Amino acid sequence: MGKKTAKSIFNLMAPRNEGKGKRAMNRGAWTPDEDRKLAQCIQTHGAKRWKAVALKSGLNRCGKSCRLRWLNYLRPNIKRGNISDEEKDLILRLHKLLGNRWSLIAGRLPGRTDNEIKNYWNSHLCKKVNQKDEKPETSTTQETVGQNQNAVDRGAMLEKEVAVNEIDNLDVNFDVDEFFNFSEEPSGFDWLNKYLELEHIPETTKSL
DNA sequence: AACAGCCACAACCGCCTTAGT
DNA sequence: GACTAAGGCGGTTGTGGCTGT
Repeated sequence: MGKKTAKSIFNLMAPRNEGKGKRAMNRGAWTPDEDRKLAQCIQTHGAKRWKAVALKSGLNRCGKSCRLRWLNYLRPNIKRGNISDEEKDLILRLHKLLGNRWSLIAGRLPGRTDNEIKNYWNSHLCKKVNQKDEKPETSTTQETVGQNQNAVDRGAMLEKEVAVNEIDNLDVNFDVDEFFNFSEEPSGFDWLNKYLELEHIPETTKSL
C-alpha cells in the first residue's frame, strides 16, 4: 500500500459499463458528497435495510453498493493500511486454518475488512506463500507454509465453532473477548466529519 | 522524457444463504 | 414447505500511479 494519493483513491474507478445503458444506477468511485449522504442516512436509519438506505439517501446507488462502501470505508473503528507484522502473521495463520474465508478472518482482526485482507493477501502474502512453497527447504519459521492447498480444502470444511476452538490454541497472544467485541463505536460521527473535512485524506492513508 | 509493464486496491458481479411472507 | 427479496461473501475486473528501461 501507500502508493495511492488521496486524489487517486477518490477518483480511482471510472463507472463501469458506461454507455451500455443497462442500468441507470450510479456506479464507480464514490464521491465525498455521496459518502456524506450515505453516512447521514445511516446515522438516521441504521446500517441495515440497505435497499431502504440506498433509496432514502437519495443516492442513485444499489443497496449492495451502499453496504460495501459503508462496511469497507465509512464505518467507525476502521483501520486503513499499515498492516502490522502481528496482523500479517495472524492473517497467515488464520488463512491456514480457514482458507479464503475472508469475512471470518476479518472478524478476528478488529478494524480490518474482508476486502482489505483479501486484497492484501492477493497482492502480498499469496506470493510469499507461493514462493516459500516452491522452496520448502528454506522455510524455518512457518509450518504454515507449504500446506496452503490443504488449508483451503480444510478451511472450506470447517464450521465456525471448530475454527474458533482451533484459533484458541494458536500461540498468538490476543484477547478473545476483545476479538469478538464489535460493539464499541465512537460516539457520533465526528470522526467521519473530520475525515471528510480533511479533504478526505485519512492520516493512515496519507502516511502510506 | 516517453513508454510499457506491474502493482495496489476500490468496486462490481454472481452465487449462496437467510429472513420474511 | 415454497417462493421471493435482501443480505453476505468470495472472486474478479478495471483503473491510476509507480517503477524500470
